[in-house]
Amino acid sequence: MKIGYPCMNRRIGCSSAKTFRLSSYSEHRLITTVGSNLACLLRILRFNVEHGIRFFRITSDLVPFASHPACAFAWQEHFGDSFKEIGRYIQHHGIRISMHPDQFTLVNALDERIFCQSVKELSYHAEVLDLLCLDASAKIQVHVGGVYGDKDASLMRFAGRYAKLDGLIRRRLVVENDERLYGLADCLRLHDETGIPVLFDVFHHAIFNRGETIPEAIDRASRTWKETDGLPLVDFSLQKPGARAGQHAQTIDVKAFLEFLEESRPFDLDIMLEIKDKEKSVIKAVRAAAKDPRFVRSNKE
DNA sequence: CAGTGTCAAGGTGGA
DNA sequence: TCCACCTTGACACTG
Repeated sequence: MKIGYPCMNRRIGCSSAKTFRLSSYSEHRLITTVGSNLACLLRILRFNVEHGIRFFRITSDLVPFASHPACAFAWQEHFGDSFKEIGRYIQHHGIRISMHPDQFTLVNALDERIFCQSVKELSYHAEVLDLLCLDASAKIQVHVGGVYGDKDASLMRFAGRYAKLDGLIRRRLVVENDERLYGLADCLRLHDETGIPVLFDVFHHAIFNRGETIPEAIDRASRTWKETDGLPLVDFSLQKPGARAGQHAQTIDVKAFLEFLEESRPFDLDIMLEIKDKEKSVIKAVRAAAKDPRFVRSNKE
């Protein structure tokens, strides 16, 4: 089991998600920004290793406008050595990596142009992971997408499109249950149609479900992952107390997290904590799991 | 220089 | 048909 956090570290004072306005795009600006983002990414990974954290989601903003027509620069070659160096560090320390394109990436879009743009965005994500020389366990997670007035047809459109995606994308793509439109049952159906692994989001499931218990849900989602996909990935977060349903908590409730670990046994998972204070909560969670006698064994790795 | 409106991109759902 | 919301940091303009 590895416990990780997404994209940003609050402690070390740099960001690997620096960007700029499209209106101020220039090759020089791109080179400066990407160089600084990559340097920061390596710093974050080093921080993580020093704190026993071996799971991290790389931000989609690593290369701003990578899939936009404005970006004609061959950043892949220009920064090839930096990517290799970071990739070696990741492999040497056994770090699990994931990425999560944002809401504009819609495999099941009705509009063919939006689908094409989404493929470009997915290619960019796959390229980053390929340049890092990571195996197929480095995943790209997306939601099923829109309903477009016909949920069934839209789910099947995802299935049809998925089958035709470039293998470099398909080997990394996993689908995550959302909190409103496509729940765990829908994702499992998509898996039956396509073989795509299902990333289980515990928090979304708490908001939107068909009554499946956590152990049932973990069991079903885990079975959709093959050996080459690595350990099943899970997103974990908690409701911010007193806030509107769906808001992520500021910091982790360690007791609730340990309860989840207990419920998820005997499955071994890599768990992404989507909690606002990021690495701080992960450090707490890692520590708590390490000293809880119930999890000492599974946490040894 | 601090405060704040806005940013490449889409979809949903309420008014 | 229009607009707030999703979720979020950070850019870049305003006073």
